[in-house]
Amino acid sequence: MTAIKDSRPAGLAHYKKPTVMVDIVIFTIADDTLKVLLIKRGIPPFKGHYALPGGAVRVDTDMNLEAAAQRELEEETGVENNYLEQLYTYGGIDRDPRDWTVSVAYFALVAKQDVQLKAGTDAAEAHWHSIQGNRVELPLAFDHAPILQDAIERLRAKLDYTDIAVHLLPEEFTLSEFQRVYEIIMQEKLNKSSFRKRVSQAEIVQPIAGKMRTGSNRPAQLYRFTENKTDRMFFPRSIVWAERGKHE
Amino acid sequence: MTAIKDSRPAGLAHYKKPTVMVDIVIFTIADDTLKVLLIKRGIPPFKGHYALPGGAVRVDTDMNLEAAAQRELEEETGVENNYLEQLYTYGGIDRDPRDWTVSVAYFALVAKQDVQLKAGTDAAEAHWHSIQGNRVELPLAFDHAPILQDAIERLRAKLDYTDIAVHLLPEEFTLSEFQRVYEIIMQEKLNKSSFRKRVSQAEIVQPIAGKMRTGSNRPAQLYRFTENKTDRMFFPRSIVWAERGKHE
DNA sequence: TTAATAGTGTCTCTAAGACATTATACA
DNA sequence: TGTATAATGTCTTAGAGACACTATTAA
Repeated sequence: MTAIKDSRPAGLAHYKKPTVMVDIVIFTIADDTLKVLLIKRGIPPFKGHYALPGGAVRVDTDMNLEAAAQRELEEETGVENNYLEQLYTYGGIDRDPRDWTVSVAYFALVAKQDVQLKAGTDAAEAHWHSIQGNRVELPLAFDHAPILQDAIERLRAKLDYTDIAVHLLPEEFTLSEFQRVYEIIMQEKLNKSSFRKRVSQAEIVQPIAGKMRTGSNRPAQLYRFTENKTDRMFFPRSIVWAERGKHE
Repeated sequence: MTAIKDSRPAGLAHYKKPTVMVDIVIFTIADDTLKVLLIKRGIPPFKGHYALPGGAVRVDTDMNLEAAAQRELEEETGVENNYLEQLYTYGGIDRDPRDWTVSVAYFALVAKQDVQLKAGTDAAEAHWHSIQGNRVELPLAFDHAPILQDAIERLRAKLDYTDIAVHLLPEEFTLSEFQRVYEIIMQEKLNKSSFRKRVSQAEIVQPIAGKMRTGSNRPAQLYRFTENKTDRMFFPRSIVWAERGKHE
């Protein structure tokens, strides 16, 4: 990539520009809990508070927004090939005392064992925090609490009609582990037989011939994620989650 | 709103900033067709091509992104109280030859009779264009064709599990007109009795006592949109559209 | 043998879809 | 009367959920 500074025609620079950031909600599952990666801020504003990982878009080196998000994700976790989806864009005068800012928020799903947290780059500490309901226990910097809430809601909604949950698992997993991911995130027990019927009909996973997970019980078939044949699966009927269901 | 220029602490201005725009995909229904509002560009680049209405965010006067979008919507159509939802944010080096730009795209639904198109402000012509499949017939400026396509897909997806279609209708409408909106957008015939069952169960519309639409046939009950009791309705089971259905 | 989890089968219930039937206006 | 559209009813079918039952390993 080359710098673009002065070689372009003018014509768009009539207004003062907002600052554009990229923030990422990085989810994983550990200790049977949904966790999010947060960073302790070393500078004001909100010094000492936790915040979502993120940073300014670098117009000299980032080709586009997704590349900026991918860069931030890799800087924090070291993972290169995981699920990353744009969540929503937050922008306004009252988000940051320093400027009128725009944050393009992404959410990412990573398998815990793929992550290598970078130890304290620029005095910033990164830690996994458990999600309780729609939030973490700590207060967050800026408007990151509602952003996190939106991400949790999006994740829960998408579990219902996509297969993104596989990105929280290692390459090989059992159907029970897959179902457990759903139960942890939705905070509801699921029916075993209908879960398995749905999964096998949707063809989102494939059994690995002859490979079993052993233990002090009946061995379980290991499965692998089916590389997306089309774009994403389609459930002809949605799960009606226990305790919710119906309209409301 | 006050200007914010020099009174703020610095600390975010280390990088060159992209230009931030707001673009809106404004849908309506006319002549039994889904239409989108497009503007003929009077200046380069893409002079003479059609583009989505939009413009730069004004950090001095716009409180936030949604206000900027609402401002653009009103400037073009005169409508003040219609459905507006953030669609997606497009940003990169190759979107506009003049700068690294970010477009926060919104989509809006308006009822045709509420719209008063502004006659040629700054030599820009605004016209409704029919949507054929996933696009309009004309080539569009910038990356506005894929943006439009994303908006159409989002609209179609949301018809299935929300009540946003009512915003394309006048205040009072019959169930047949409501169903017709679905059929126009989805480009599929729907089953009358199950459509009515769904609508009445979801309680998204209310009959207006004694008010009927007359004609040379049996009069039809007029309905009004039920102001959102909760947030939006929930269909326990999705419509399986004819000719599609099943997975894939 | 028991404990523990894997995996399957049966039955019910809900809502969509096909299709037919009745209702009510005007010409 | 005929025509056109509104509105409802019946039957079938797909798939979720409850729940029971069988299977297979290690200790």
